[in-house]
Amino acid sequence: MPKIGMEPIRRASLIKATIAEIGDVGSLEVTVSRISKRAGMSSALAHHYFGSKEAMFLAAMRHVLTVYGAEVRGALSAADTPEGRARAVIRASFSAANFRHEVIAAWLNFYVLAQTRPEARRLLRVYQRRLVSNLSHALRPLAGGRAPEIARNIAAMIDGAYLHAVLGEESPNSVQASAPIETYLTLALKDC
Amino acid sequence: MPKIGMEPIRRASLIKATIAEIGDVGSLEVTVSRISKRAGMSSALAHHYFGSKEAMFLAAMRHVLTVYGAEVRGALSAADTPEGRARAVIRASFSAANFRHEVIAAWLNFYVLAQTRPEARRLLRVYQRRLVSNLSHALRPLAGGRAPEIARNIAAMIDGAYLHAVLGEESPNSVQASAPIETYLTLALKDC
DNA sequence: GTTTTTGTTGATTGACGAGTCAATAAACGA
DNA sequence: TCGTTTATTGACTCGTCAATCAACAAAAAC
Repeated sequence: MPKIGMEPIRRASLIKATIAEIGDVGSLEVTVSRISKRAGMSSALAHHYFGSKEAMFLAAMRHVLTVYGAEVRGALSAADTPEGRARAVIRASFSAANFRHEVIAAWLNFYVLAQTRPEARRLLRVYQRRLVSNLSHALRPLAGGRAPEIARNIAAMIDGAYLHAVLGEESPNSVQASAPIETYLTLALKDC
Repeated sequence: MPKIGMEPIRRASLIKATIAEIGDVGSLEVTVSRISKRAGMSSALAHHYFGSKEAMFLAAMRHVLTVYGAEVRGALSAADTPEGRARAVIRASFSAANFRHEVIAAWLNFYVLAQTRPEARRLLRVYQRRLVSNLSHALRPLAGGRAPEIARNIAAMIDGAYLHAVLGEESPNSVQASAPIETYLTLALKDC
């Protein structure tokens, strides 16, 4: 039955299943077997394509990061004022694709892994730098030298919001989570 | 050789070792054996006193929370203005006892556990409520109805700062981490 | 002085799970 | 047609580790 050209399909299924499973279990103590079953294949095949459980998880996070990056770019190009660009970055961080239970759980575990695994740490750094840099550039025309600090604060608040969303009983609410951050932005700009 | 009255000593050693070990390993994949060895006893004894690995970790977090609570109360009683009280709460969150590599790692894993374990979730909620409530009360005289929102923002920024500290190469720097939060507080109060 | 409580551990159990391997089979290319 | 590449899995290996147990020792209690 082996159809040809399955690799990309299998990889995508596994990535999706990895995130879903982490959402269910909450930690990286997910088993490759369960992920594979969820993706409709044997665990041996998962190992065949990714080599290891950690590599699979990193691929999943790279995917999350890619989606996020695309959304930021999209929102950024649609905005036409500096302030609009800053708000666009914030909103992208809480978009429907990113601000979901399973994705948030994956992020949290990504942080855990980043403590000890260089590759995870590297990836996370790239994301953080890009976030701060995007915000900083957007804010420079309005806040000048204070742009970097405001950008860092917003980044910290975004991370904090993700952390809090982990615990909410209800499914994460983008508006509720991002509103205070936008309020902060308004306030910070007023001071300039 | 059994000396009497060892229980509290053993428990304390184990709690200390648990945090240290999590700091080293980064995750909850620490083994009871290693923790016990670090604390100078057999793993059987650790189980004897705590019953399970999870119970041991929860005891460790309860300890962290207790220390933190004591520091907040101390700092709070030493402050005499509302603004001083708010700043005291922020500073306590970055005190030498709390803002340490191992303790931060423990916090991060505590969040992971809170996703699925009711007891961890309960504990974490208590901490979050207390933090926001302390800040909110301190700010009420200055910010009135806006106090709760500012309090929540500060709480989010504190969590974000912890998250970022996870990744810093150097040992966590309290001043560097708390300064932007205090700046935010100044800004928010100026607006009232 | 014997019984009970407290402290302590080495050895063992029992389960689970990552990663490997050998085998099977379809598709492809020459 | 035949060798090679790609897809696929069941079975297996090899570790690891939480938790339990049986046993021993010293205090304390009676």
